[in-house]
Amino acid sequence: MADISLTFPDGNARSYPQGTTPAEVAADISKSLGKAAISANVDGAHWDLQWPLDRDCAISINTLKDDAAALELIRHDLAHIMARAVQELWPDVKVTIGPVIDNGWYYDFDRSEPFTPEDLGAIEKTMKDIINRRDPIRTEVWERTRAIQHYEQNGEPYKVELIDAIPGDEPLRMYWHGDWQDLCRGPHLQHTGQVPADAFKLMSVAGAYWRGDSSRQMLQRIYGVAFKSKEDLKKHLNMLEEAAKRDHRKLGREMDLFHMQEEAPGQIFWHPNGWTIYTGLQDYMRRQQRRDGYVEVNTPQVVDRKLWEKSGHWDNYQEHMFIVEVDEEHAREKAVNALKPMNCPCHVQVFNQGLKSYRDLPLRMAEFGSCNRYEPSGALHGIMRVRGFTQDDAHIFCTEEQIEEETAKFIRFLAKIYADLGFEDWTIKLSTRPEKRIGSDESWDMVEAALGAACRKAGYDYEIQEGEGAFYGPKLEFTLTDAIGRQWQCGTLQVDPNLPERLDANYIGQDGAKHRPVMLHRAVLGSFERFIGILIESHAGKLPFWIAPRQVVVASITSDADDYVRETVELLIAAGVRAEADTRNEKINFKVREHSLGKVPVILAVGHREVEERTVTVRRLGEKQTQVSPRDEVVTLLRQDATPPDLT
RNA sequence: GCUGCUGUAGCUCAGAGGUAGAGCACUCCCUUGGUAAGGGAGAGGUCGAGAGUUCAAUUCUCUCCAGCAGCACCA
Repeated sequence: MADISLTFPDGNARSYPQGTTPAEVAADISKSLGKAAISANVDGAHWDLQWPLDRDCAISINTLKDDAAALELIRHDLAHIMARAVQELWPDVKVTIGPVIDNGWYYDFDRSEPFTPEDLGAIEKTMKDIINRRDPIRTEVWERTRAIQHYEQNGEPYKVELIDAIPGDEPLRMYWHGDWQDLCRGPHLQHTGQVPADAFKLMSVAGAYWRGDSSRQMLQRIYGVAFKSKEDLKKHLNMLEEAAKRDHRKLGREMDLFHMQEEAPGQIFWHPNGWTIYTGLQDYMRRQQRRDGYVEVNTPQVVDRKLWEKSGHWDNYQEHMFIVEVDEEHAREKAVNALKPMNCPCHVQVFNQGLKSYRDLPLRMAEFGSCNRYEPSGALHGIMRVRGFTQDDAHIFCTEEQIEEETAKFIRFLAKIYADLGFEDWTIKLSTRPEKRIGSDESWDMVEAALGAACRKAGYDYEIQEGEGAFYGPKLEFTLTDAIGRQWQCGTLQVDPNLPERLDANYIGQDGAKHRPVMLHRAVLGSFERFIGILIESHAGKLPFWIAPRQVVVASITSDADDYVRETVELLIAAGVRAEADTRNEKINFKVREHSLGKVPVILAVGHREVEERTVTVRRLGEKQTQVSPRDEVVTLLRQDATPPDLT
């Protein structure tokens, strides 16, 4: 057999007989590497140590020190080890698929009985046992018919279906450890003992549809997390705990921002503190929009179905709409209305009032539009995914030629707002034409190019999401990263030539003829509700001073200072600071603790000394140290802190 | 919407086939205390809703509602 030449990372090349495996290569390099090896990279592909090498290639051997490869393999092997453990414990459970995901893996099972938390404990124990057996992992390529026959005989219908879905030219790989076998594309470790036995944990079990299709069998999915070391696992579990601490639902209660109740699922009762954030953000957005050339409108909540029929929502979106029927005493027919799920059709109605000229374009029409959508019950989540919300919505009516400039202008607008709100890290995705679409290819070419050009014009890179656009036009999505690295898609800009067509919007062009405008649907925050949730979680409740609902508490140390406290609060309020007095009969320790837990950014403590010296003692949230300053100075300082970022 | 779990005081949670308990919060009293819980007393619950089994249901069963996790959804 001919030799092949293998090039190593250091640039040296050696020849080996064709068909040599990376395992043999590793063992040839050194005995210890042979043992420590977990996989190889072959011309950039992740390669099982057992797969033969049949051509010249660049190769490097991975060990547990190579993070990416190690984590991938550990998690992937754990998926199989878990499936084996489950089948050892319950032989009649059917296996399906088990991929690697962020921080771990999952595996989907078909079992009539639900897995209980106790079951998870038992599975984990069996998994550790399997790891300790150090079973060698071996692989073979099987004929398609043989594989199908095998799985049919063993009562594993899901595997048969998977094989049917694998393209005919791809090899079918079988993997074993011990007697246990699974279909898998690999790669895998050398033996089960290479998985760290103390660095994984089974987290939860939940339903999941077979092949992600809600019309098919519901399976049981067990999630696990895994790392290279016990310490890394611990770190991850701590991180989860931290994330739970900043859950906006918990902070919303603790900071007395809002509540929700059974009678209005998916809708928010805003308390004074929460509403202060809400209106503060809305006031800020309103100032920004005015400066950027928007006009603001307001449109009806309850609209006759006739409009929704024309706009297409009645046919395409009805299951998400709250339908309102009204019995009119003298009417022949019932009036059927729907709460608006979107503002766009109403905005076209405003546009359509009076004749529009090309001179009126671009027309930027904004509304803090309250919408109601009947979201599926399982989708609801705190104030992040609700049935009643308000968008910072606007529609830009323009010509096709204006799309690029208007889009660039919007990106700059959005960038300033994200920066003001403390989000410097965000990205743009451009979603292009989907398979099912309307409009000509030339028109799609033109508009997609305009969006890309606008991004470059505004100075930003973008990533393309092939085929993810709406049926009527491409879109930009703006995703920001929060303080703990989570990503949220907030902003959006969608090009829509469809709705102006359906609702017969037009303007008189320079040529004196009627023309169809294009609409750009756009939002920066998305919805106020969701964005406030993001703000709360990103800041862990410690909101920037200007938007914090309670900015200052002036607390008396002894009751002799109560008058001075009240006077100070009045000065602060006059200076535009949200301040309140705490003259309760409690010790200062108690007051400091309570307002710190309530995330009040500044506590001013006042006792005999301060009254006499006309000072206050300033204590900022999160700082142990306090500072005594003249009261007037502090008021001036806090007045500045309280000014929104666009007004400083 | 689907699968699983949960629903007891304002909050966090314990409890049992014989109609309920803790801590914190709340009210009152004492205490005037210098930067993350001072002390005492008191009040507070149709045990998510409805039906069934039972001498007896908040506890067991069923249905519904809501919440949580995941899936699906987010034209």
